[in-house]
Amino acid sequence: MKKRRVKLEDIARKLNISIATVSRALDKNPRVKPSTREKVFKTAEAMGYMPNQIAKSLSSGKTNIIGVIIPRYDEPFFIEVCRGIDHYAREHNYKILISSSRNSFEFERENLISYERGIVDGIILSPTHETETFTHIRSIIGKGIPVVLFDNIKEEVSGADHVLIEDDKASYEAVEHLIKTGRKRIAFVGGIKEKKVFQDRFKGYLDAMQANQIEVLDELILHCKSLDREFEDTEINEFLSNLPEFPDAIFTCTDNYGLLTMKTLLKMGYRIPDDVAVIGFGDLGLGEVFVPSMTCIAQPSFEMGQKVAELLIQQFNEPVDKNHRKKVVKLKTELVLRDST
Amino acid sequence: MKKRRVKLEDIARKLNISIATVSRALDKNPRVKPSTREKVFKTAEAMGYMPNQIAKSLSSGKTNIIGVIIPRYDEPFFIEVCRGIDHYAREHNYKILISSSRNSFEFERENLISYERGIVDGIILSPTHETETFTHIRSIIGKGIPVVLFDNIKEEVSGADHVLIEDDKASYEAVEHLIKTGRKRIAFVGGIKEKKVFQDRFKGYLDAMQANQIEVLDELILHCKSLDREFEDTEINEFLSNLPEFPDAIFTCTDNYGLLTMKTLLKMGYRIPDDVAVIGFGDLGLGEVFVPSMTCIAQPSFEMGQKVAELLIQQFNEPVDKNHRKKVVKLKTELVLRDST
DNA sequence: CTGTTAGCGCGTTCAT
DNA sequence: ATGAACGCGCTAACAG
Repeated sequence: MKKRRVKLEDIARKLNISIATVSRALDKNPRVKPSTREKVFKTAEAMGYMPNQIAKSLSSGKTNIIGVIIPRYDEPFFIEVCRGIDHYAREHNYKILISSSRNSFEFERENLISYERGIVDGIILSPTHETETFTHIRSIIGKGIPVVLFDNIKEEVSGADHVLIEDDKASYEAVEHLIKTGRKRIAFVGGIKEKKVFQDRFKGYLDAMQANQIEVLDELILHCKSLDREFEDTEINEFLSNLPEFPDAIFTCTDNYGLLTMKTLLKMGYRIPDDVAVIGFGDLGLGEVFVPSMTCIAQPSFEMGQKVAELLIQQFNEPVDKNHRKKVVKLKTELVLRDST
Repeated sequence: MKKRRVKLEDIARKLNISIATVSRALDKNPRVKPSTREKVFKTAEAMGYMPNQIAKSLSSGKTNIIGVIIPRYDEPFFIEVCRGIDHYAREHNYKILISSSRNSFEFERENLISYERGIVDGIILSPTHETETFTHIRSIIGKGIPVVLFDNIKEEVSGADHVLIEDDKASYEAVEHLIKTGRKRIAFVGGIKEKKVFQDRFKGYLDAMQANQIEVLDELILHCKSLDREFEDTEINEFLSNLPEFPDAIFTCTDNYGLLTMKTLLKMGYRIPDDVAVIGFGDLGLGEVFVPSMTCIAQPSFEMGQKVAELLIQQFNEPVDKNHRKKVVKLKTELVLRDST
């Protein structure tokens, strides 16, 4: 005894008018007599009418859904970006379908393909570290589906908008701050080398060191290989435990690296910032709570989400022109000084 | 010059067979001759055919999308649940459409209604603290849409599955642990009173105190009112600063309360756990990093997500029977002992 | 094994 | 101002 949904036809029959009129009435089309519109609205309400979004989408070719592909859920940065996307999207009557590529290129491709089946009007994607080739994205764009990329963009994809921060510049600034406050032996803790953002952050570190004529020591550099929280902890622990001579500052490439570093340092008996200064990257809330609070490069994550959504929705309203050069937006970061430096 | 998508008809025409056959062939329907199936697959591939999910959905009445409504994004618990949902859902060929009710009953209702438009096959929802009436949920269920509720369920909704933890029992256990380790003046830091989970956690605290004949002092109790990280900090700060006599333990109702409490204590010069012990609730990763690491009630968030998804997908396969009593699943929590107690 | 036909629910001409 | 009819792309029931 499942109730069949009320549809336009039901309303039409009840009122002895055509489906088309009902449709127009509900659409507030001015060409329908006010009195009938009234009637339609009332009976629709009374009968509990609810438009069928799927049918609408099939007919209109629009789903009002934005597909979002992030490398992983358990990184506050991506969630914050999603929150930004959601905020902007909802204001413009779009919903978001999120999926994680779980740091795997294959998953990224699969997700993209599943979105290609017409369930989303456009796609927002942040490439994984494994993503070396971009043909899967170009293929989607080739089919006329709007795409916006953000963070970790290894290769510019024509036809897609890009939103990012200047990772190298931000790192440069942070390292320079360490140098200016008298630090000389500055260690670097980064992520897997395959990830563009980590390459850039490393570059910023190197540039700042070089610009200030400070020798870069390999022994002070760690590129974490793991993608898992637990192992990050182990890697950092080992790195710090095996240093021949101790650094007086450590620049780290994520908030989590920074916190794990501080934790390990405190456990080893070092004082922060007296013995060692620490800087994190991201500023997603935790750095402020830790004792001592952590100096961070603040990345505008929420804003990035908003911007990304804005660009995508803008594309929806542009004439289809695949040769149109798309935008590259660079957002500003900020060095937030706290107790760890 | 936008390319039209290839559809079944195109393949059919090219092969001089009917649309139905093409459809069946791609469906691997055994009733189609292997040789034609081969041909169909090859030309489909060659022509770059991609099924239209919307059309499929309209025709089949299934979208393979699960709607998820959480009170907010910026709480790791909900994200972890979503991750669990995503994992289970994907294995069963479902995608998830997430939306946040932003701690507002109105938003919750709106989201629910938008899902009612047929874009999702079922709904997973965690009610906000504002949600006092459940008619909006019952209405959805009445229309035959499967619903599963999790966390913070103030009122049992017949026809919906429920997944939760025993908040009171978990709190009881945590407070009892404090008592057994010799703590006597035990403070309580909870969240807004309107939220069922906080009510239950408070109840567990009261029960444990009473069972051990320890007097409950109003001055040692804080129910945070704010829903915003910043203000939580302020509230806890003020609470701790104005205590007439200091507690020797503080039981807090979220990880974040626990961390903020520890931060404030350390800043005030107290030693943890020597002067004061602290316990958090959730165990979503941060407690392990803090120095000292935080003892927590571990809530199985990821598992909760998986369970919730499992129940929903199970409902999809059940015969429609609105009077069928639905399941209530209670997941186990665990007290994880660390350095803060 | 394959083709024909009739929906799925709504938007949208094209008439009237 | 309103109605009839077709299309969106695919599935499924019924024939043969």
